Amino acid sequence: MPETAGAVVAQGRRTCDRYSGCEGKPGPAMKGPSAADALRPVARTFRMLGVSDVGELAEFVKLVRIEHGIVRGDMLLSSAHTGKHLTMLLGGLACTFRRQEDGTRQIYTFRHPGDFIDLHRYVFPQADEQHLEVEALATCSIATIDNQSADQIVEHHPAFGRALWLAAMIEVNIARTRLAAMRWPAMRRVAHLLCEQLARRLSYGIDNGVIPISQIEVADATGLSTVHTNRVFQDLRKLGVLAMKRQTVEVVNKQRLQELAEFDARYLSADEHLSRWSVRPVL
Amino acid sequence: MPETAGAVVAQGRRTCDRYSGCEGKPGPAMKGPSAADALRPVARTFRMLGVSDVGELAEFVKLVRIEHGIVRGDMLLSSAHTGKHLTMLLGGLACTFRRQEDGTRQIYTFRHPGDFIDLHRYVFPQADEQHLEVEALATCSIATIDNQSADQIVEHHPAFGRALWLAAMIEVNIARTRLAAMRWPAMRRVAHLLCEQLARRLSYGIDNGVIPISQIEVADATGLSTVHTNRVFQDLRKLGVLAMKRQTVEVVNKQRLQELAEFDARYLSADEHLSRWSVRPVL
DNA sequence: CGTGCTGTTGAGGACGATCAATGACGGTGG
DNA sequence: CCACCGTCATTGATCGTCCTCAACAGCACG
Repeated sequence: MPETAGAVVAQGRRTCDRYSGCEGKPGPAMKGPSAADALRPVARTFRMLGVSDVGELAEFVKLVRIEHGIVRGDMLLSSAHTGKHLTMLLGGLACTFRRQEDGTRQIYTFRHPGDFIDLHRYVFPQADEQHLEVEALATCSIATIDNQSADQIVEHHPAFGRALWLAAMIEVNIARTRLAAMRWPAMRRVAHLLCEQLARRLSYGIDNGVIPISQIEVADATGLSTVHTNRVFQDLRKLGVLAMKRQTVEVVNKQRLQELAEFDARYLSADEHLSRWSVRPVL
Repeated sequence: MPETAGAVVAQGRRTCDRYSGCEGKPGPAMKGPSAADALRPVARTFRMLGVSDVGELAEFVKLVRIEHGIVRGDMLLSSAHTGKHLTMLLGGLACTFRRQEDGTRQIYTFRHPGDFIDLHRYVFPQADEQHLEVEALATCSIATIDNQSADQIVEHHPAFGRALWLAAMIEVNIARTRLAAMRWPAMRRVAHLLCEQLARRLSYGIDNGVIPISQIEVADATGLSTVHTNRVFQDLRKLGVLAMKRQTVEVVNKQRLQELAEFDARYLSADEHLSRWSVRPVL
């Protein structure tokens, strides 16, 4: 199916075109991203994770298969993908979640361009049992590389292994931070979640204060009820911190949001790109 | 007494001798653990993480430095350890936590024999900023290997790199499970935490239903107040599920505890040793 | 122009936090 | 050996954050 890129994106239903994780370059991309453009997040991510050798990177990129036009609501990593892959999100937004017995769903993390979305599948032999799902929240494109190729690269170029390992460690940091956040009052919890997403997008070069998620998704990620989440959002709007359109959060006042969240981006370990987020003094 | 303490352990203040993470082998180790005995968790862990080559393992073990007699309350990973190491807990029990601004502390995970306790330090250059602390909850012994040696081994023997990576992925699983657990009612949250510790100890061969932790520690890990935690414990005792002595939880009825927790050990990915924990049917 | 999803509003109730005090145990020093 | 002290466990009372239920409004899509 899609993999020639280009035209394919346009063929997509484009349900949420304006919400897609546009990198904010209004340049000459009118006719769809070239493969090189699309793969920019790959380079950025690996560079950030310590893979500096251009040759190594090129070798990895050669083995990658691109898929465009995955629309909101689609499952990335469906059972169709049982053939084991290593997958990176190139554009758009997605979330990793699990449905609990009582019907509620817990969103573990939001996925931004440059994120690996199936490390667990790559690492664990029987990861399907975990019932971890990944769903597109905006029009997405992904890059996949099959397990065997990935294995070989990791074996021959230790830097890649370390990069993936580092990515896993950052996931630990994120999960732990969210864990600690569950004890905070609702307002701070929501504010912190939004700060996290802003920071992550910023580190991938996306700097419009826009996050294409609904209140429901925020609720599922923070563990709050949708009703209470809604009330928090109203408060945040009254404070002039953010605006909200259907399924879109727009952060108007980053500074204030960050204060409300008492946000300290260091746990994301994306130093280079976070200069704009003040590092709070050690308490 | 338990693990018959080597001379070294015995020299420790032995504040909590009976609470130390006894491996439950009443064998002929009367005069203290030989290096081989002490290092058994190393082999077990790496085997579980896919390092099967005995030669590789031996090479690793050769570079290890053992330290005994770390007593309850001591900080493993103090600033004294600034020299970068990779550290594994060999015996005892510890916890990884962070103190929050408001004084409360969040315990992220309990550390059992065979756990790596400082992967974050090994991986992140400036991990100290994270203010992650590791404290002994019982008399502990650890094995450390300096960063450079570890680097070399990882580089020359990819299996080790993958093992450490796998360990990191399991940490992700644990953190995410705890995250989801924050939405459950207090009883289940506590029960689940205890099940997790039992399962982890079992996978390292410790099968007395004893966990040497206080109610305060359970509270700090589950995010409940100490008062409420106490009430939950009382309920669990009335149900005949567990008994409690000062700083010691004894699980009397595993089966029932597991039901209350709706515990499914698969996320720990320690398959081989968990035969006794029934795998719940997929819901 | 319905149908469905998202966002909004109100009322009532529950789970768990907080505050305050006491009991029990163990370790320490006189 | 006993008195002291700190930590851990326990109990009662009150309060608040957040959940649940229920209904409705708006927008997008077919």
